[in-house]
Amino acid sequence: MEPPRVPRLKDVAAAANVSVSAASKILRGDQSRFGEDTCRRVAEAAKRLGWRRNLLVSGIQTGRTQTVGVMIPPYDSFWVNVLSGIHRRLAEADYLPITVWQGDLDHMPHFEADEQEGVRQINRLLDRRVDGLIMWPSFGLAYEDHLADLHEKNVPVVVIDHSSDNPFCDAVTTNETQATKAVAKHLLDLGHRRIACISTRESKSQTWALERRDAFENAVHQQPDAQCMSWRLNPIGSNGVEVARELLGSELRPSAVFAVTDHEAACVYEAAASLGLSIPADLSVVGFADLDFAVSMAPPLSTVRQRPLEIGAHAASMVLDRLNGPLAGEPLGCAKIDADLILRESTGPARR
Amino acid sequence: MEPPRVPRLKDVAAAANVSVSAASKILRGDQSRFGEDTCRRVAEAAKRLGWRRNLLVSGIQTGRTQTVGVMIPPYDSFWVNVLSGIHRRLAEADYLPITVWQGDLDHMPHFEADEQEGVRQINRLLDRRVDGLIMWPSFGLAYEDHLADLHEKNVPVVVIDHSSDNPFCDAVTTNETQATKAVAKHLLDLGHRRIACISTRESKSQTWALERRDAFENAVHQQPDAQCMSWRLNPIGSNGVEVARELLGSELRPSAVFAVTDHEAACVYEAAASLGLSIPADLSVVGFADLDFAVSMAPPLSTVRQRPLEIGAHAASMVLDRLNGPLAGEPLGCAKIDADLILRESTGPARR
DNA sequence: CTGAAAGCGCTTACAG
DNA sequence: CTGAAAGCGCTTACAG
Repeated sequence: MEPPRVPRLKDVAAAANVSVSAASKILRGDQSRFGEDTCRRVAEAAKRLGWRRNLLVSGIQTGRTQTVGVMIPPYDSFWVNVLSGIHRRLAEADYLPITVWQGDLDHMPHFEADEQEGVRQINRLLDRRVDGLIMWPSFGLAYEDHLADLHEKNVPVVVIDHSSDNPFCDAVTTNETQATKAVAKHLLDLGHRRIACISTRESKSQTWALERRDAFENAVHQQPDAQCMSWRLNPIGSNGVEVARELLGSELRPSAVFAVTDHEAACVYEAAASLGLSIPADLSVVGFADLDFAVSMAPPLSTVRQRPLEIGAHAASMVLDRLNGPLAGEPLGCAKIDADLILRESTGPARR
Repeated sequence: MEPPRVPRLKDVAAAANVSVSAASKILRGDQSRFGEDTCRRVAEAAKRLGWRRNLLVSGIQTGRTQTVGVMIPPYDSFWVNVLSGIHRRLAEADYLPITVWQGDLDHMPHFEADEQEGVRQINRLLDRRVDGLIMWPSFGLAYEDHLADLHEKNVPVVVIDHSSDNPFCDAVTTNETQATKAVAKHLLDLGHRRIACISTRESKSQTWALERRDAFENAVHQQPDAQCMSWRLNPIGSNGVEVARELLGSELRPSAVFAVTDHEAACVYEAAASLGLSIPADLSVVGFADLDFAVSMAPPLSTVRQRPLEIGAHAASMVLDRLNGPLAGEPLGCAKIDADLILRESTGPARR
């Protein structure tokens, strides 16, 4: 008795009575050049023998492994959903992600990438000949030099949530402008004219904070009689409550506050409580991110919910499109994915 | 000007003035058969040229890709940490996980595997010649037939958190017996003699519930004058509060309850509150899992914390050890990872 | 201690 | 419309 040998292409070819090269071409979908009957015979033989292409071999031939490296930690539910979106979109195209990251859950918030280890990760991926790469923001920055290499090697890279001026990768981010405009419109429609924005962490690796504040200010100023004052926390965002107290205690107390993150919104809640201000009667508050706790705040926080599944799927699509599709050879770009304003109970009409 | 061609092994060999086969052997670590000087020259040349082995090619030669398929969704922080443990251990050995899953975060709790899609996933993994496979419990069950195939193909499979009697895979689970004994000992030491266990979901794919209850009962019964009564919720565990109320309202009200999960412990809290019983004065409660909310319950819940990082790392080690190491050819087994009893404020001495 | 040759399982010019 | 041959970049017997 023979051992149950994995069938080879030549077995399929023999069974279908064609040459190996004919079988190869037909099974890759190049049916046009062969007789209909031949194609049927080959397809049938492959199926009957249970033949599966050895992707390692076709990978070294074609330069494509149908595999994408993903450097994104499953840091919180947002990122897990981004990963999920990537995974799903790739699977549809019969691609698979190879996901790598550093550290563990407890050490991710800082995610100061250990550059040594990061380069090792990239190399591990490249050694397996991934067709493309998707990374999260701080990586895109840390490995800027390597991105140039990859670009030269024709390995497309997409960075998520970081609008980079890096000329070597595509990007996909939340459409901060659209989302933030919706917030501004909502507050203006409620009659608010003295509005504040609390921002934080406007660092090089986290461009969203700056973008949100900027777009929000612009949107508010579209309304001639509206004012927008912006307050920035310290770089690590640890003095949120103090800043909020100062802001709310000032003579020019705003009637509405937009926080670039739900975390800062929570600080505003705390400051408001300590000053005896009630939300939304005295003060409307809008956050951003719709973090787990937002819905159970008192009152439930109005906030902006991003679309991580869509972001991930779009990133995957960009890689695929660069590889074979419509994006091949096109200039690099940055896709913006809309977000949704979730109205809960932290916003109300401005007092006359 | 030449394009920046990726260096081949023959380039390294030429630079070091040896044959390709010599370079190959030396770079794989088979230094013994060559002169010290030769080895140094080759290593140096490889480094200087920036040569990296093409893992696709060596994969088809050696049958090893240094890649492990992982079918585990990042469902919650426990599983994310399991993934993290797997990832880290594999990376140490210069292996990489290819992680695949079905559905998205919102649909994972049910995770009724779509078997069609699951088989497609396994095939995608196998097409890329993963050296082994790690899966989560329900998959191990759903693909029992395929596991036999894989076993025959010498692809080691490790299933996590499911003590299977399946003869085709290794397993690693929490050491339910050790953990549960610690709970029993703690309650007995506090003087409790009338003790209850609330369990749920003792299904085929979730063997832990049954194991916990069983081991707990045994441990309590080691104490001659102690009694243990067990209550089971309905299969989907939705009647926890009712069952707990019944249990606590009965004449034989226990002074301590062990819940096989923090979720059931929360039900006990609710039932106790509604009956005017105070925890821990009237009733001690211990949970299992140390879910996010356990620490912020009132009073903070004493519970068992598993070691997901260690579980993941051990699973990865088992695969690696089967592949080359001490486990090669050994009979299949099930590793048990200890868990830790976290004492908080929900347990106190039994009333006299 | 070292190298020439065959081979892994496919794909791709190229020739008919 | 189809096939024989060369080649992808390594590893591995095998021969010296």
